[in-house]
Amino acid sequence: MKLSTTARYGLRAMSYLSVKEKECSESPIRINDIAACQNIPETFLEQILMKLRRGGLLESVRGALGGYKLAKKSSEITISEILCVLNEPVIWGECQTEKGCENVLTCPTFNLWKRVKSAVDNILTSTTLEEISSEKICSDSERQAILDKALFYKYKEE
Amino acid sequence: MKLSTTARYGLRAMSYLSVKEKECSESPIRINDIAACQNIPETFLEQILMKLRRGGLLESVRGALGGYKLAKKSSEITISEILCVLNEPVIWGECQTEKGCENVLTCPTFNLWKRVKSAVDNILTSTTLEEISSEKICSDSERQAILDKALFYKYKEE
DNA sequence: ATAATCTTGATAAATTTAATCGGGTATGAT
DNA sequence: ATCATACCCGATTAAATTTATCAAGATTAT
Repeated sequence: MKLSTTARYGLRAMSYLSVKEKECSESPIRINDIAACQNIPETFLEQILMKLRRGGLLESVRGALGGYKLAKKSSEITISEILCVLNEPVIWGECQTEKGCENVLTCPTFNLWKRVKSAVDNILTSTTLEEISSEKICSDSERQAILDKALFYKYKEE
Repeated sequence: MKLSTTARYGLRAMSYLSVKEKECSESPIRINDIAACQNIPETFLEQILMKLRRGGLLESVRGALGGYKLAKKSSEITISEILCVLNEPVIWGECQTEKGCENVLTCPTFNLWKRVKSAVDNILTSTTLEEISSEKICSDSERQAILDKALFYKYKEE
């Protein structure tokens, strides 16, 4: 019940593009720029951006000076769309799969998973890339605590 | 973003126990009964029931005539507890992990994942095993469609 | 031309999840 | 007592998925 690395990388790449486009330029942004700034393995990012392009969320420009740009305005791209293109649909039970489920007629979790799915989907379809990438981030104490935990954890490992 | 097989098996086993206990007996229920009725590999189910026992949700009786029973009344066991014991917490971002996240101070998805998590947790902590296992199941058209899909898919594979 | 950059498929490595196995230990029935 | 039944538990294997890399090809600005 955790988002895959692909999904997390993809979302970060998308929000990076969104921020970049807003603050400076019309010109496409190179993969290695995204990879460097977001600390994502470049060749892995390639595959992810490919998916996003095929899914119609990105456009690419080949050749020298090429790169990627959002295919639509960031206010018209929902988080749900992004996860969907990256093959990360919200699925809690077999019944929500494209393969269906043989036990569905007597399954006690059917309605429960339905409610969960709809609660999550409501949030994801109503939030746009624009909204999250323009979020004003001030490091509140909650965030700070999480950072501390990460640093402590890292320290322990060394 | 899908529930693991362990979680699904575990939930099915728990609701089976809940139903069984209500409809008939005080005596513990054998693993191979659960495994057969729920179509779960027996040795795998063993491990799952072990987790549930260690997590305080099941009690076991060893020896001949032994088996498992719920450790509490089904109305006092929440879905959230079950998933939690089975190590299936709701986690959408690195920041919700025990390891924390180094990027949290600038992460655009922080608030989004927080909202998602809380929406899901609200549902899972407020739903009990009793509620879902006493659900009156009448095969509505929605369920029927899912079953049809499953059968069709199965047919295609053969 | 040529250097920069995306495209694509194949594949390898790592991790996680699912499943199996074998030898234990406890208990009721005979 | 002894035997069959059933849980206990650690080790191991198998399968699936995720993550990452590689290499050769196509496209374009200069």
